[in-house]
Amino acid sequence: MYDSFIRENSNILKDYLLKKYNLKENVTIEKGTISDVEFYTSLPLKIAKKIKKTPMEIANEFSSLKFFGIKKIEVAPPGFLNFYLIDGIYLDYFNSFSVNKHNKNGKKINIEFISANPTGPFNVVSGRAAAYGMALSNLFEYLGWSVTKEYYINDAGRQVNIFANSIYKAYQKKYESRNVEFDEGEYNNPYIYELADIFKSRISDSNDPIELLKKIALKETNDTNKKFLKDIGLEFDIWFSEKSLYDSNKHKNYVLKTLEKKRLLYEKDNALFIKNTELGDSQDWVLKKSNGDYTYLFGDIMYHINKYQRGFDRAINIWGPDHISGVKRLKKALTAFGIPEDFLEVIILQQVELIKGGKKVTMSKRSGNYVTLKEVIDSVGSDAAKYYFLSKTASQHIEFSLDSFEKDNEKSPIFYLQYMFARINGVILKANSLEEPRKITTLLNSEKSIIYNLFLFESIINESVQKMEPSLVITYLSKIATEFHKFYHNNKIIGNENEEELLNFIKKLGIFIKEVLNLLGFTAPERM
RNA sequence: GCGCCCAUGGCUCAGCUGGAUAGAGCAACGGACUUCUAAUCCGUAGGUCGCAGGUUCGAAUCCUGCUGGGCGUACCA
Repeated sequence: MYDSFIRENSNILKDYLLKKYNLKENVTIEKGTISDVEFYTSLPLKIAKKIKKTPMEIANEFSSLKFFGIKKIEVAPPGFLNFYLIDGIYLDYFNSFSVNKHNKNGKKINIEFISANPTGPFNVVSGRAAAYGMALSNLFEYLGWSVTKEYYINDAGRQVNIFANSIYKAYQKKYESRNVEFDEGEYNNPYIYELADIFKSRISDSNDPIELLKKIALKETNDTNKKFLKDIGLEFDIWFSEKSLYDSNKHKNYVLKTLEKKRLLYEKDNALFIKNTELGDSQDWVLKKSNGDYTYLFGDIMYHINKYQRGFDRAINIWGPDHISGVKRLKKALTAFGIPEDFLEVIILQQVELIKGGKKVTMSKRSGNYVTLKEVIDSVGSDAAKYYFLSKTASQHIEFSLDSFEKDNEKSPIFYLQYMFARINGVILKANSLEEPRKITTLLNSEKSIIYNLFLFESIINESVQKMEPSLVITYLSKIATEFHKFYHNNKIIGNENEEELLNFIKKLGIFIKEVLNLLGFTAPERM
């Protein structure tokens, strides 16, 4: 409906220009940006020079053309043409409107996010990734993609050893009263003492406590985290273990042999390098260190080959800014395996900086200088926390201070959105009008402002997915909330002479609001 | 040094493929509950869109330079 309105009227202008002036021009009709202008085009301003007339002359000329679905057309200085639609279009649109998921488009997309080291509870930073990834996945799914939400568990490599070692030291300190020191880079936080408590008896029975801890502590942390995410409404389809890639030689050999065959592998200083310079990168990188360990890059290569082979059309990774340098490196390396560079898209969610006592501090699991996601959610609720992260664009840096966060979120704008649904629900219950909404036949001005926004729904979702910014949908829903609360304030529904009509209107609107809230990962409480 | 990101009212942020008076929320101030939830509504005040140039009929938006902040620039993950 929206599309056809735009398309038909653009074509009318396009055809006119071609016939009258022999001018081929791209015509855009956009949603209004000021006061109550519904749609507009700035075409006269753009072509004034080309056809040697003033913008106002051109606009006046256009205004006498016959457009489709237009109630009123208006010329505004310095050369805009404003369109107002006939009510029938709004009514038809509303009556046929629904937020049905698109038909499956037959394409598969993998969205990997959070993927925090399994060495402790999530910190707030992961909350940003969680909220963002969840919403983005839902939006893709809405548009017909088959979405696989994936979590990559970094359970191989050095970090895990350090983690196990640290727990063992905590155990020795606490239960054997030994005077051990934590090394630089080791974990020294309350969580490892918790684990030492949990596994105390098994540690004392074991003759290889480090190996044992690597297994059980990782599993414990992972299980806890998994359960936590489930509690806030996030369930991953796949938990992919990095370690599993090393369990057999299959993946390793494939990578090494392929690179060798393509002469992209060489040894230097006892380490194994990939010749990324041959692939368009600025330098070569180590795959296997001189001590025999494989690097993170090597695991990432295996992992993404695996993703590619699983048949996804697109793969999106949501990473933190500290991984920026790894993007090019990985993409270039993957081309050696016939994986196109645009297969993998990396979204960088910018920094969440922790403010403590008015100062920025570096969040670190090792030092214990961090705020857990659980603390935050326990204090303000998961909807308010999600809103906080989701309402900011991905590239925006966030300064996070627990104190001001708690204070601000008592009045979190999420309540403004949810309250809209609760109000609708209240009226429906009170009117005891529980049947499905029927068509409406009249249109109030305040209803029109709301429907105007509904009109834009599909284009907002599309834009939001294309830009990968769920925040656009939040801004959009806020606009609807503003219109709704005005409408609600000005129209008493129960007892109104148009009660039936108004009830049908808000019922349908309520369904919409609930769908959109859920799409973004929020709940839609029926009362508040 | 080089690369990526950020800079918009007191605070938190939208707007950025150039367009009409730069928008919200919080905080401040003044109004509205005998009414379907006032978690709401109405109003007032508050802005050299970091600075300086450039492109353009037109720049918060594009380009260049600069300043300030974050991150990265590993045989860390």
